[in-house]
Amino acid sequence: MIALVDCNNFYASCERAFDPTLKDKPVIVLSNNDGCVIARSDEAKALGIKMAQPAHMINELLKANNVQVFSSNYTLYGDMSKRVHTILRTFVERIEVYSIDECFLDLSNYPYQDLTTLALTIRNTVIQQTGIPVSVGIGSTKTLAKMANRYAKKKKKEVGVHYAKTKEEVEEMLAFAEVGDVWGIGRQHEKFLLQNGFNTALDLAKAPEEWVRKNMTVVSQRMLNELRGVSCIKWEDLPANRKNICTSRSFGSLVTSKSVIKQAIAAHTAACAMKLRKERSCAKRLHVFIRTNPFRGKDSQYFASRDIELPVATNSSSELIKYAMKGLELIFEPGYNYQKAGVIVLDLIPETQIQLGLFDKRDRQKEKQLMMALDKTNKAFGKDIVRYGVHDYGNEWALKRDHLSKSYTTRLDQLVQIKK
DNA sequence: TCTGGGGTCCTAGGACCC
DNA sequence: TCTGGGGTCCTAGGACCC
Repeated sequence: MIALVDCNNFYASCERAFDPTLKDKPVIVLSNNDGCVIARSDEAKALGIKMAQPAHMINELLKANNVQVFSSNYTLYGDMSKRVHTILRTFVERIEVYSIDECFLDLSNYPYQDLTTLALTIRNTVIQQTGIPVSVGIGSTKTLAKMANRYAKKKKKEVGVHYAKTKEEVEEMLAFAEVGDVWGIGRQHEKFLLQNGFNTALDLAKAPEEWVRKNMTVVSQRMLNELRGVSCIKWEDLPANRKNICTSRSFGSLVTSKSVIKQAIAAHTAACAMKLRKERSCAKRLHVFIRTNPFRGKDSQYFASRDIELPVATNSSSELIKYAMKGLELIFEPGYNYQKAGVIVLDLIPETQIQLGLFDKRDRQKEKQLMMALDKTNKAFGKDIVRYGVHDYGNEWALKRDHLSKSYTTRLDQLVQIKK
């Protein structure tokens, strides 16, 4: 058996964990630039606030209902997530961290009868030690564990856990879910399935496998088997090495100046390079892109990108920035209101497998030492105080984060004070 | 005024080879 | 008049996830 532990309204719950006055109040967390809603407490959901809704479209609603608004604070959420994992590891030997707020637990060493008790204990422990409420769903496959988790959240809210043991219980659970609620069914497939008369997850589970394979994809076929209790999605014990790394941001306000975009691209490239070094990987290819704001119908639109092959795989900030600047030169067009810029590093290989070019003149050993010193310094200060070739680092393109909470768990100067 | 960011996997079709 | 067949590799784009 497999359990899926999912933190309820994770980002909103993190904010709430450090401010008891937020209890029972509507709380939302916004995406970068305070753009869209990306987490909602139950109270906020009850007000009809939708996921991914642009914040500027609901200003009135927020004000009228005294909704507590937060800018996203990923340092805090990342740290809270680790704390939850640590607790989960005390219960089972094998967990798979699926996302920042979800973990699969391997329950094969536990007796079937006790699983509900185990789930309840896990739930109580996590909330007691972190303040984060979680839901636990148990099933014979990952997909069924997902479905059970959804059921626990929607139908057994007070209990918070669900284990569909018998065939009848599984069918009841699947009949309770819309076909679009199934893990792996997105907008397109949902539409297609509804058109063909499959309304619930149970309808889908009874669909002919051949038909699914023919009209959808092998991914859907796997999902179908998972719904029927046949495991098809393998266990990922260790996080796989990433295949590409992307750093991109919308600007706080529209940008026209090339030099400002240069700064942004340089900073994004440096961020990618740092992520590479952290994983001990090097990139053989780099991709730079810039674009205007597609929502501004009045503006002329421009989307451009460039792929650059690197002569030698690298994770050096300065080298990557050099190529990123070249790429930007090739795509930048004056006269547009730019909204976003980004960098992707691709074709990643382990640091140990670099093939030096025949005419390579760089002193890579020296450069490596420099990068190590840079990472160490920035880590010690908790922010990027040493930066690469990015001058005039103003706030012209800085993120908007008007409602940022403190780094309660990662900065000594921002600890919660119990008593003054 | 104001609409996120970071990933994976699969597939179809083109290029290329013998 | 008749114009092969089979295979691999790569890439862009779609669909999906959180």
